[in-house]
Amino acid sequence: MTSPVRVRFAPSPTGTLHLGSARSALFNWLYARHFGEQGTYVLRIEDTDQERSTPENVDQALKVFRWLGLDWDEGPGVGGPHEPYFQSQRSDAYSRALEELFASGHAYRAFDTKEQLAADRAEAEAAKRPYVYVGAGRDLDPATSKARADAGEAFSVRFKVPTTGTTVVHDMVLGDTAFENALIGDFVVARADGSPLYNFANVVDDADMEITHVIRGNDHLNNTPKQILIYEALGKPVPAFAHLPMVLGPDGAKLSKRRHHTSNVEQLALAGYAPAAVRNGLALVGWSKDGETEYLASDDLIAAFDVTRVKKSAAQIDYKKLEWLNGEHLRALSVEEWVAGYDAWRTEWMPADAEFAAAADIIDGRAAAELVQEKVATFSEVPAYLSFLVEPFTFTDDAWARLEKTGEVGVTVLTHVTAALEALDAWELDSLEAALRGTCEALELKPGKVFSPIRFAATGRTIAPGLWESLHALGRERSLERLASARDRLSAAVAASVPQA
RNA sequence: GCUCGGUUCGUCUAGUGGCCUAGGACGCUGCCCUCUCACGGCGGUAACACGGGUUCAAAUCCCGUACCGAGUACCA
Repeated sequence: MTSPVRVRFAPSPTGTLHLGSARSALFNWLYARHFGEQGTYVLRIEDTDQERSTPENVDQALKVFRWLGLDWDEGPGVGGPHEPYFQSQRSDAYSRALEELFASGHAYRAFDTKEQLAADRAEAEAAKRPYVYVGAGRDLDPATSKARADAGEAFSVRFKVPTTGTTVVHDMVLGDTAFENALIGDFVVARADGSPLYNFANVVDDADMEITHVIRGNDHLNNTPKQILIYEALGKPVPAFAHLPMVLGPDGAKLSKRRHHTSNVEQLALAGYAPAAVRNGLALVGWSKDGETEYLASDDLIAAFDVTRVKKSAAQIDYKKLEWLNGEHLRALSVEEWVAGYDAWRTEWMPADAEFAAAADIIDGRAAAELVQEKVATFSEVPAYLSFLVEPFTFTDDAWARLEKTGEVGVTVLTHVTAALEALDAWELDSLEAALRGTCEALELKPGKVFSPIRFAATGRTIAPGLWESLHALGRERSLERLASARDRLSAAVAASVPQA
């Protein structure tokens, strides 16, 4: 029997979910799900920054996690045995832990001034020596320390780091990394009012929640020895660590909202990506199943995921590949699934642009699926394909120019096809196709010569769904009307151009 | 500055001493299929950062250099 695995993701709800953070969340989730019943994924909110951790931001963050499909077993909304899951409500736990540290002699009050600290640091840097905090109050006896604090002297609480030996981080990704204790320096764990700092709060939370595997970004590696020291001081088991390589933007720079349009998960949702595809794509940044498999349905992803296979080096996110992968997922969906995804996108995420929305909503999801499922890579591409159905009918400049170019031939084709279609008993896909192909034969023209003018005339676009599908969606009346009026307009244009030629 | 980590095609990656004249994928691109678009098929393009070792044999192990990144807060 395997021992239970408990992992967590602890975002600070500052509004958006960065793709790098999303991948961290995903890897934690995959790790837990890989172990099935034995795995627990905890979501904890680090909302100590009161300014930015508004209820709206928290809701927004949770909405994004739900969209991505990273369901949590314990955390906001679902509760769990280690409540509360909001850092802002856990101050009791921190003060208890802090008292323990004081009692065991692992923490002390440091009465340094900021000026003194800054000067020390500057001096070390000037001398090209590593800066290590040397605590003046390190060996102050507790009574004196307490007296000075009671007298109102400013202080911070520091952790007493061993001055000898090394602390080694056993990492599932990086292997072992040793840190000299003497170079760590006594770091601050809490402010005078008892409010904890990140390294301390994090360890207390993870220990309380019995987290067994800490999977997080590489940017935390340097914090890890400090955290290990805290675990040990608290007498808690040290979890296993896995530090993930950084995720960079396509230009090799850090991901930023400004430079990268889809640098956060909301933007992907807005653009009409499928959650399963995003999970697949994100998983492939820094990890691979075997170097061959690109498309991984969720079950396969969960089954194949192995944190020890993640790479050590940073990766740039490849948006082109993500888009391609999304197209693969969208095409692999059943019609029902595609419609569900499209409907979800339209109601939850579609941009509030009137023209765009009009095209998106012109027909129901099922009809849209038949027209464009095989053509689009993201849901946001759908409206452009459907815009030909929107009234009033208009030509794009390009489409009219291309139609005009077909000249006499175009007129002949349109005249002929209009008659052929008018004669049709049933306006169905197969009868439409037969009539259109019949036109080719009757006129002894290649399909390309025949279908192009019809497409331009009926849709007013150069890019559209399949021809018979388009005419079918348009309906008999509108199709014939558009064909006839385009024929008239075209023949007028041809007549006008002849004298000049 | 210091500490730590990293370095295979443009990008994501496979690769743990011989199977590698380095494989797959995206991208770009030629041809084919084809009613546009998309899909699909067959090709092409292009990489082991550099320099030293170790070894019969190195992308793989060791050392150095270069470059990139993270951390270096009473931020997280």
